[in-house]
Amino acid sequence: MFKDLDPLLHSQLRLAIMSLLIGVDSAEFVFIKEKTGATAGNLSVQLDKLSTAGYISVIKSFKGKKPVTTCSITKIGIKAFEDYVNSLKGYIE
Amino acid sequence: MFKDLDPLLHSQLRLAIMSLLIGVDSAEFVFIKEKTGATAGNLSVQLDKLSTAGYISVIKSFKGKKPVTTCSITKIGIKAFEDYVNSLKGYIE
DNA sequence: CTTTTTGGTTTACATTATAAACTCATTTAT
DNA sequence: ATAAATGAGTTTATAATGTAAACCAAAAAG
Repeated sequence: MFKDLDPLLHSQLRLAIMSLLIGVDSAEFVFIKEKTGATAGNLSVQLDKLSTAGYISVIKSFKGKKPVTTCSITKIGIKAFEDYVNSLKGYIE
Repeated sequence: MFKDLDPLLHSQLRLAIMSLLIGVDSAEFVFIKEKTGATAGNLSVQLDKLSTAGYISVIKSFKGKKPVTTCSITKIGIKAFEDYVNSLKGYIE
């Protein structure tokens, strides 16, 4: 009846991040920050957790002379997100 | 885009409790405990939070000589649950 | 009796989330 | 040239949460 909800995804900010990333090829730190309304610190921490779990990949590079952090969802991340959504449906339907 | 998720409902156990209660007239502590698989202590705490928020009403009585805690969702609780589900859809669709 | 079970509550600890403070490099202003 | 401000993050300290272990009272069982 009530399947466990992946605690990594059951967090407002991390869920928003994943939700954003699942719809695009990749997204930059600043873009995610704006869309989610998160503070940079919080975003940094949460991206790190998703990255450590292998749900997203994070690539640091430079755009001209400015550092850019680019994130994209991984296959594992897509699977986890889908599983989470399916589990969630058991609670809200 | 990403509406805030009521933190009171964005918790696996409390969400399960509300999900259960929204489908029935009322439910007893022991029943909720079994359906959710929660420990008694955790359940007690979470019921208290939902009750304090006015999302559920909790009535303590006796069945013969045994204490019974009966819970039911309130109008406020139904509204909160519906709002939560609608907000959530912004994340998972 | 005294031991166990039932139906919980309290409390203490572990985890999590979040914001504030900090880096470090690059512009912009003086 | 030097100082102040900005951009892009990271680290760290604290507040908030979640959860389980310990506890309590009454009733049932041995």
